[in-house]
Amino acid sequence: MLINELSKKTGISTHTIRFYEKSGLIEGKQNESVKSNNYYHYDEVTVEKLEFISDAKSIGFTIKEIGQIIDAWYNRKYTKKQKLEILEDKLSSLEQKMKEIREMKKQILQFKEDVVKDRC
Amino acid sequence: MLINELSKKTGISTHTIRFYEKSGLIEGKQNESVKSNNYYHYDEVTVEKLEFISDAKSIGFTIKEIGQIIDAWYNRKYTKKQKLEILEDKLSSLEQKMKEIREMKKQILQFKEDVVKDRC
DNA sequence: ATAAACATTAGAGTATAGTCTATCATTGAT
DNA sequence: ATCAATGATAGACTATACTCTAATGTTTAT
Repeated sequence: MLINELSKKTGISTHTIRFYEKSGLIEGKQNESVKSNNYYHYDEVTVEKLEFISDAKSIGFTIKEIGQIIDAWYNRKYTKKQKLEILEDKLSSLEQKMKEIREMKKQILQFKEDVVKDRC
Repeated sequence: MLINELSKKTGISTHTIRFYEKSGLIEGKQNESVKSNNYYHYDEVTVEKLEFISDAKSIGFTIKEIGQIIDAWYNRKYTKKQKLEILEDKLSSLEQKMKEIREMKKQILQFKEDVVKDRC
């Protein structure tokens, strides 16, 4: 599929898709046999990747971190061991985030109590 | 205390503290009786606020959101009802974040399995 | 044939959240 | 008295992650 269809499928603008492509998160292929244009074609894996990118961004992973995860998943540039290390690392950062959120929840509940009891 | 002490206590640079002050998150007071300088003085509540800001930032709240929470906690500019609404709203966004993180965890565990079983 | 829709590339502009520099005044230690 | 440390303010600079514009070429529907 071309970029417009990809954009419609994922809800991500063509601008942003190109930005992600420049950032190395996704990759389209040009059809060598077609000489009249230089259009990029994208496959279903790219759709999956973009969906993953949206999810990962919303929980606060940076483009760089998302790139690492995608490479650990789809790419051949790491050994099995390296891939598992990267994924383990991301899992523990998720654990960390969860811990922080639980603590923040406690703190905001405390704020609520303070407000209810007119302590502030 | 003056800004340097505040910075040392919180581990936040004076630059960043001033940035937070400009952003409306904290507020120092100048001593009216002293005419030779215009130094700002900060209290323990400001220390608490800055610690809260650090925590809140690390879980992904923006300056704007942090400002709302701080106002709902310390400030007189909202009614009790409004304060509770704001805090409830932040609690539910924490729930949302938790949910997203749990899903991401599942997904990364799946990636790990794919790597272990040579499915990618 | 031609106009609308779509594609590419380069580069400018925006928002957020700092971070740093420069300038100048005040304070504290010697 | 003076010099290092600290304080205030204004404004420039940086990084991240987009977002938009302009110029130009291609494809598709009529």
